[in-house]
Amino acid sequence: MPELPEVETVRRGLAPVMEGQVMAKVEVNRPDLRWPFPERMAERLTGRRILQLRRRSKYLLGDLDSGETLLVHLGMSGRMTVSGDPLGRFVHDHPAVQKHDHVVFHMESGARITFNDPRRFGAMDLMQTATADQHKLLSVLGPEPLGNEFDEAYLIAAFRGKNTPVKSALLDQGIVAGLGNIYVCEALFRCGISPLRKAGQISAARVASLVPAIRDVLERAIAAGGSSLKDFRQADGELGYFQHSFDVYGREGEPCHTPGCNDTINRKVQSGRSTFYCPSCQR
DNA sequence: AGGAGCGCCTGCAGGC
DNA sequence: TGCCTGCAGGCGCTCC
Repeated sequence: MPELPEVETVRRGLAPVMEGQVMAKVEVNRPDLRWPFPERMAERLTGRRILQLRRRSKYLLGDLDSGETLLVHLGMSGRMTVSGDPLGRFVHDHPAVQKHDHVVFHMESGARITFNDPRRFGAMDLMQTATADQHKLLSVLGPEPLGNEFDEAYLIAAFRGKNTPVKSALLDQGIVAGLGNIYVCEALFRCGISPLRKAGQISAARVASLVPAIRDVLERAIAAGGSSLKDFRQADGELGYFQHSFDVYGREGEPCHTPGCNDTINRKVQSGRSTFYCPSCQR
């Protein structure tokens, strides 16, 4: 699924056709995704103007002129793609409804945004904008990795005494919000830190090195339009291309990219998820 | 208290 | 061709 860079890529693609625009009609084609949709979702969205499209962690948040905020999560396989001309000049290029097109937003401009999610691990909800931070999915989140609150001192303190592997600690959305399996693996490789090492046992200097490494890998991934494995598409349907820049993710058995290293990338399962790393470079 | 494991779903690739 | 198994970018819940 989309991790932070993929969600940010989608947000940037949707913003030009959604921000400031009115939803003329919203089709809701099933009662639920991971959870039931909020009560009367289509009615509460219809006719509303989207004032702003924000991102918090892996959640998209659309603030409406009704004082409510629409929360969208893409789960593992969710996509939001735009069809139709944003200026409403050509509205005949909308594809037919496809399997797993669960929600379709018809904008007044003629643009159409389709939410498609085969695995249905995604979610949507509506909440009061004023208290959005207190939503149960958002209130548990740690700082944004690209924000000022996330710095060396913060991460050192967060890891202190932690008996869990650093891989799990970085996947913990309460420590830092928005990282997933791919970018955790990549950030640990860049810092030469073994994913198996206990978070609390890593020197402060090495923990500190994770902060710029995480920022750098996320920023580069956003600049590349995210990573496309099987499912991910940008809002315009294009593939992201950061997957070509992976050092470790999905590279089991392939040579390590570190100059002079003759080892190959290993895969290990940690709490049920694949971890990719170089046993020589990551200690 | 905090961490590991399971389940939610569908689709795809690979082995036979 | 088809069946079976394993695997997938997330995350909340239960159990220990």
